[in-house]
Amino acid sequence: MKLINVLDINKLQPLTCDFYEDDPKVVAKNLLGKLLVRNYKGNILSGRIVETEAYYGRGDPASRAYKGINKISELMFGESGKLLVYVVHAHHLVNVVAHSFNEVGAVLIRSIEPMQGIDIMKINRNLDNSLQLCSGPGKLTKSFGICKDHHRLNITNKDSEIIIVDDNIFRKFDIIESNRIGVKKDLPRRLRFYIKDNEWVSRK
DNA sequence: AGGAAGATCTACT
DNA sequence: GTAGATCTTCCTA
Repeated sequence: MKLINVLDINKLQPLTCDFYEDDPKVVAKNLLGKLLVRNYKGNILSGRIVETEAYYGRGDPASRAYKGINKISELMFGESGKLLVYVVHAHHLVNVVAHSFNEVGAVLIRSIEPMQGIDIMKINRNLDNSLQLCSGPGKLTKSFGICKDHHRLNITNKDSEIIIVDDNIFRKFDIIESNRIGVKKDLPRRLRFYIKDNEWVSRK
């Protein structure tokens, strides 16, 4: 399951707007297996997305958009394919705005299997265990150096510091669905998704 | 102006 | 399994 090859940043094509213009649950599942690629001070950090959660709008009590538009949720009402970064308990969390036309929603990236730039991630986390480097939403933003500076960033733009790409290596894997983690009021739906048997998820 | 909440993490028992 | 750290935003006064 390890991927050793080195990415050529110039050949990478980010996922387009169309990819994100769908039901958040669909996008959350489709993001599994894709690569998050970060240009970090000239170095490439990358890893495979292995765990995500879908969030909706007014009907979703766990969502930042539940009570309508505010400083954090406003992006969820707008254009898909932008990063939504906000802080909870002093940790940065990163989402991608994703919803069908005129809808509201986003996908939280919860865990990543680190691939490239692991040494830099270890420095950022002050941690040597690569299994725990990105196994949680607050951990992966620290590993990748993602912060409020990236709020509103359009990740469908080829020149963005952060993009998500399909490297066409993972084609088949089973997806486990569960309830979302850490939310006070969840919906009676399974909106957390992760790759079965993957060692880098935040929990099984 | 103050306080509570929150899509978390770590260290402890 | 529980507690404490931590910080931005929002609500109430």
